[in-house]
Amino acid sequence: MSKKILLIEDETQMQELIVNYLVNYGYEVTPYINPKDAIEDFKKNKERYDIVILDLMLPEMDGFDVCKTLKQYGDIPIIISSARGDIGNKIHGFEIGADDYLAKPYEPRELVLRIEAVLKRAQKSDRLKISDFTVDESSHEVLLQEYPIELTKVEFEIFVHLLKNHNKVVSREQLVNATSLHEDTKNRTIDMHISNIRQKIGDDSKEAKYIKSVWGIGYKFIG
Amino acid sequence: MSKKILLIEDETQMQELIVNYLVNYGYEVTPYINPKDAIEDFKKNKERYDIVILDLMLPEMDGFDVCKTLKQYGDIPIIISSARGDIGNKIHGFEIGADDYLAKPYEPRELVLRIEAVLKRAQKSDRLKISDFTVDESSHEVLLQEYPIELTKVEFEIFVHLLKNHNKVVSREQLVNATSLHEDTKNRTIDMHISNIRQKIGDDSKEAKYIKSVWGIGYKFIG
DNA sequence: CAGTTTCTTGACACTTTCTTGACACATTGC
DNA sequence: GCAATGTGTCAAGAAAGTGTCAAGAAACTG
Repeated sequence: MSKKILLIEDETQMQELIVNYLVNYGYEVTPYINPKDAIEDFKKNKERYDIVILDLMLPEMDGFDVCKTLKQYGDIPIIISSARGDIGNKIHGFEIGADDYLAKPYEPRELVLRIEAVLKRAQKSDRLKISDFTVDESSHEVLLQEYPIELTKVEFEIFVHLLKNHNKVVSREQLVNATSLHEDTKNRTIDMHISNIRQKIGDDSKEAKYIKSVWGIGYKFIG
Repeated sequence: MSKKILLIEDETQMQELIVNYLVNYGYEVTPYINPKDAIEDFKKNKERYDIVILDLMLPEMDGFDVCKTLKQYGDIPIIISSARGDIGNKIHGFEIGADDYLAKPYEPRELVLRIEAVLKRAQKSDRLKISDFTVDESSHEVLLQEYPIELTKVEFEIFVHLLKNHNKVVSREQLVNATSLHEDTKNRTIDMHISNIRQKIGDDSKEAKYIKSVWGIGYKFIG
């Protein structure tokens, strides 16, 4: 899914250049010359945009005010660009909530770089979404649809490993290695954990929706 | 009060240049050639430093690992510098928690700029508000709603670390590293501190509102 | 240096989780 | 169908993790 960029830049030539370059990189760009129009659009379509690129030298409105206003209407990452060497601006830019600052003239490539970096930073946490499940390893949470599932440590580890290898068969031995289980854990132990996980996620060993037993080999998460 | 910089740079010539320049700007700079020494120093003197400037091309240790390690031991801003045009590195740098990235060769003035910007950004979050709590690190105060909570030094450090990582599970080991606790502190000690913190903030281990125990892993601030 | 506060740990009770044997049942190959 | 082998799950005990008391060590204060 391509990222959507709101570009506010008044020099038409520059604008065209940037749009072309970014589109080339697979971004969707909506350019504005007039900041007021841009803000209007953003107010209506907050959800649509992933990031704003804002030139400071604008007609009608001070670039800093634009930045503040945007931040006020929605929690969106903003990259500010302006004439080189403008130290005060740069610092002020960060102060008012910009996420990065780019001095003109810059390499278009540099811009792409910054965009990616900022988006990375803005990204909440790395969540793994597979089938009906959402797993957040850092918070150690599992959601089935919207409902939280309480898994123990080992159950969690097993489940995540299956999820990460969905549609592949995982042997019991692999599971032992991939988790904090003792090296010489018996197979029955794994089976038991699987059984417990199945119960917690409402799966049925006979007709598995999620964790399928593969006879003589191991288990497979299907989804 | 001048800001203290931990500089990790292996080219002695470059190092000298940077040190001179920064000292000229009123910074206090402690330079290291070897990252391991730098990390050792940082572990001991977390409080002393305001920012780290880290060159990626280092002997003995991968620059990224250095960055990660430092971030683990303390919440310090890091500016990474490395050879120009290394796009992958740049992105990766941000991913692992660097606060800014500077491509060599750069103008020393540019470095000063970045340092100031990063410090500004870092400073902003001096008063942190999460859930029902307001924490001011500089004055060492914690408020629950409006009511002040008296925490000891270690309690405060643990609590802040949990808060900064709210909704993430933090291991006891991580807590030991992130605080001024001795490296070989026993787990029971952490548990005891948690127990005391819970009592002070009126939390219940059985049904935690704030600090939840995650069995076999650690603690998690929920909010 | 005495008094106070804070930190650290062992100890014990208690809880939760993990592990395994046992047995029923399923699947495979002959 | 029958033996051999694999899987599901119960139930009980083993193992590991956690909460907190209490006492002593260590650090701070005046």
